[in-house]
Amino acid sequence: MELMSFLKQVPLFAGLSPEQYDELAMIITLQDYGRGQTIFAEGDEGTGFYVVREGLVKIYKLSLEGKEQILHIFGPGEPFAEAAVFMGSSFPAHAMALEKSRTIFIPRRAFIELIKGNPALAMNMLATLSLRLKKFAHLIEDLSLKEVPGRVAAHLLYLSTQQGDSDTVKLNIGKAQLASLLGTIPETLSRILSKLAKQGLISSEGTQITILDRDGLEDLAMGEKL
Amino acid sequence: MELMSFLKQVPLFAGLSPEQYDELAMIITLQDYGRGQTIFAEGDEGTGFYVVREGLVKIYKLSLEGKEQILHIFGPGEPFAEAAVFMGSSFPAHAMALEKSRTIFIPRRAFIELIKGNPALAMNMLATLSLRLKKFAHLIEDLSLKEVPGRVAAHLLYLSTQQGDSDTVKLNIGKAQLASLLGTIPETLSRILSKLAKQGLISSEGTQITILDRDGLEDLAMGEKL
DNA sequence: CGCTGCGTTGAGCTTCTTCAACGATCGTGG
DNA sequence: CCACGATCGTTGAAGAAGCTCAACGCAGCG
Repeated sequence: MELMSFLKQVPLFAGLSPEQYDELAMIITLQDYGRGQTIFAEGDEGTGFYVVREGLVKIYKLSLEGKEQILHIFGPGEPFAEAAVFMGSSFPAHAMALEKSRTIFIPRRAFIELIKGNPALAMNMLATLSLRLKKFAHLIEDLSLKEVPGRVAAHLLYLSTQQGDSDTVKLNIGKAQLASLLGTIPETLSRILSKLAKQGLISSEGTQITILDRDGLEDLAMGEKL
Repeated sequence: MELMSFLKQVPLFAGLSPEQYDELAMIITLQDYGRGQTIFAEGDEGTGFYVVREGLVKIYKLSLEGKEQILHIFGPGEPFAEAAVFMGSSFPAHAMALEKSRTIFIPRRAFIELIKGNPALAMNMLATLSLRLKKFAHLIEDLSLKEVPGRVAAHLLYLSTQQGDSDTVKLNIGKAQLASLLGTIPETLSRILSKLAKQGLISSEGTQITILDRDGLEDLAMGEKL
C-alpha cells in the first residue's frame, strides 16, 4: 500500500517501529481538497492535525478589511496545525489548499496516546515545533526590522538555497501569494521586482527569476538601502 | 530548600514524581544577572535552556541599524530558549535581563534524558512550545495586519485581562521597551498614547494607564480607523 | 549638583498602501 | 477553434502612516 511508503518518508514519523507505523495507519484518515478549498478556518475546533501528501497548503491570517498574511506554506511530507493538538484549543489561523491537494488527518486523542508511549516521536514533534518557532521568529524579524526590498532579496536567496544554489530560481507560488507571504501587497512587490531588475540585481521573466548580483542581494537582505 | 519549592511551582515541571524533581535539581545550575546584562546573544551555542526565578527577561532581535524587536518578555516561572534545545543549534535571538534577575539553567543533554523517560514532561513541553507558537502567530498578525494604534489598544486590553480585568493597568516595562514589543519606536508610541487620551479612550499617568472607553479600544484593536 | 536615561513634542521625509486603469494569461463554454 | 470572463500582474498618481532627526523637560542617581 502506497500510503505506508509515504508515511515512512515523513520526517516527523522517522524512527517508529513497524508496529507503530501500523498503529498510525489505523488512526489516520485521507482527505482531498481542490484548488482554493478551505481546509479549516480560524476558530474551528482543533481535533487533530494534518500532513500534506500532495499539493500545497497555505496557513494564513485575515484582517477585517480582508488583507491576508500567510504564515506558512507547506508541501508534501510536512505536517501542519500540530500546535492545536497540544493546546487543546481551536485553530489560530486559516488553512487553504493552493493547488489540488491530498492530506492525511491524524486525530488528536489517538495521536496523543501514540506519542506518550513513544519518546522518539515526542522528540520529533518537539523538533518540528522548535523549527516552526524559529521560522516564525525569522518572519517577525523580517516584518519588523526589514523593508520590503530586503524581504524580497532575502526570499530570493532563500529560494536559491532551496533549489540547489542555482542562480535561476522558480517561484512555486503566484506573486500575489508571495506578496502576502512577505507581508506586503502585489503592487508593491511588482514595483520592487522591477526596481531590482532595473538595478541589475535580478532579471525576472514570469515565475522565473535570475539572480544577477548575489552580493548586492545579500547586502539588501541584511538591511542596506536600495 | 527553597529551590525545590520553586521548581514545584513551575508549570512546565508539573506532574513530575518526587524522584524526578530530585533528578532535576541535580542537573540545574543557578545564575544571576544584573539589570541590562546579556544572558546570551544570537548565534551563541544553545547548550540548554532557562527558567526565570526572579525578575524579567526579554528575548529580542536586532537589525544592523540597531533597531530592536522584542519577541517575548518572560517573568518568574516561565522557561525560555527551550526551542534551541530540540533543534541542536544556536540561539536564534538575544536575551537580556530587564531587571536584576535570577534564573535556573537546565543543560540540554541531561534534560533530554529526563524527558525521554517522562511522557508527562514531554507533553508539558509540547504544550509550552505550542503556546509560544500561538503567541508568535498573534504577533505576526499584529505586525502585518494592524496599525500601531490597533496594537496599542490590543495590548492595553491584554494587560487589563492579565490584571484581573481592572480598568487601571500598570505597565510592567518602560515605554521604550513597550514600543519595541509592539514593533514601533518610542516617539510613535508616545504620540499614539496622547492621541488616545485626547479622544477620551484612556488616561495616562506615567506607567499607570486607565481605560476609559473599553468598547472604543476594542474597535481599534479589531482594525477600526482612529 | 550635574549627568544620564527616559519620555515627549515638532517638522520633514521616506516608504508603503490605496485607488484606478490596463494588458496578459488561462480555462471554459459556445 | 474562438470568444469570453475571470484572475493575475503591472503601472501610475495621490495619500497616509510611521520613521528620522532634533530639541527639550524631567526624574533618578551617583
